[in-house]
Amino acid sequence: MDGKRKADPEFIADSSWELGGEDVENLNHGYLFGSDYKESSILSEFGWNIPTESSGVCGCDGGFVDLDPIESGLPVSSADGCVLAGTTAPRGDDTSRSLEPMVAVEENATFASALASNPSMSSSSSEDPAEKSTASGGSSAAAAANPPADAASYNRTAKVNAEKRSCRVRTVFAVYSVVRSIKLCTQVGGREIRSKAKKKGQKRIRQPRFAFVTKSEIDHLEDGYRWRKYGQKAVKNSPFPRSYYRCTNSKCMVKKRVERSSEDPSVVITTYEGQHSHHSVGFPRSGLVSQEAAFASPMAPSNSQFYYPRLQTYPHENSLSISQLPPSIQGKGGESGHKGQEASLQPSVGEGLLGDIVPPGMRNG
DNA sequence: CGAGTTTGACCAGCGC
DNA sequence: GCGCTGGTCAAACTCG
Repeated sequence: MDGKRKADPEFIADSSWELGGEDVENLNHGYLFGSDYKESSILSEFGWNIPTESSGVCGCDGGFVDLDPIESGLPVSSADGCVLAGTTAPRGDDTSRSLEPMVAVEENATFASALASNPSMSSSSSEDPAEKSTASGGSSAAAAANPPADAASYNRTAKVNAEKRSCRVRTVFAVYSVVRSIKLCTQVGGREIRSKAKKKGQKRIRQPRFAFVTKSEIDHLEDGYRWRKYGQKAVKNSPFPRSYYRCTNSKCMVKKRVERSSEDPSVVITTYEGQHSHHSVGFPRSGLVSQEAAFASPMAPSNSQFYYPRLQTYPHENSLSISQLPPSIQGKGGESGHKGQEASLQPSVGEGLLGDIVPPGMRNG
């Protein structure tokens, strides 16, 4: 949910994540996967295997744009406690720019609280909700994203944009969110559960979540699956609504939320929940690392592969030296940034964006 | 006519 | 208990 939620003792207890003050501080700076952090081991616990010296994180070219949640205005805590921090790559070859790995931590209220404690994010606002606020979102981003005169027109515009410019998604980077609810996944499944969960006295069941921060003009990114929108809500302190989608496959209960960052409207936050139980409707992928096993079965993490999405680089004023990156990230990621960058940055037409970032196991194969 | 979207209502969880 | 917020439902609506 929001940052006000208490830390989840169960999560903390069950998790191997170190939630000490130092780590929280790191996260506050958008730097969870630091050189001292055992990112590989952490992610591997959930079936994500990060090579330490191959292609580098995300195969990024030339560094990252700082999408620190505090600085960029990314929500540090979504409604369900999914904490986001971001990293993208600055345009060009400037490897001196910042690189702050994006982080998505589900259900980690400790992090959420830590981040939410930042005045810039926790300050209350009297702004009207999205439906009522017309152009308050304003600024350059507003122009880029066609901020809603009303939610309906905004959504229609977004849809058209998505169809026309599916290949123009700019920056994608993913971090797997770790969830306590992974445990719950073994207990439930199917929409019957969802409806039952609504019954009085029963807690809402959550599926594993996978959050993406995407710098894109498109709201609803094409990912090879078909989605049906089932709700839209105004987001507090944000002029942009949050949309709720459900996989159209009746046997699949994957959901996703799409919302645009209020302070950086060029950034879209997509949160997937659950795992597809079927195959996608298309988008043969090139360059995809086979990883079905890795993500299709989070309860049985495999040693296999972690697909690093390619990042398009963008300039950003908040920069850190790439030398601050974990060695595994500095490696070929920055190296490749000087070679053939443009080519790697252009998604192939017809390839779903999320095909690059969503582990195949998440996709409806 | 079926599939998908919109939107107001409802419910649950949380903080005060 | 109350108010706030996120998440979901479901009827009405739109679109192809």
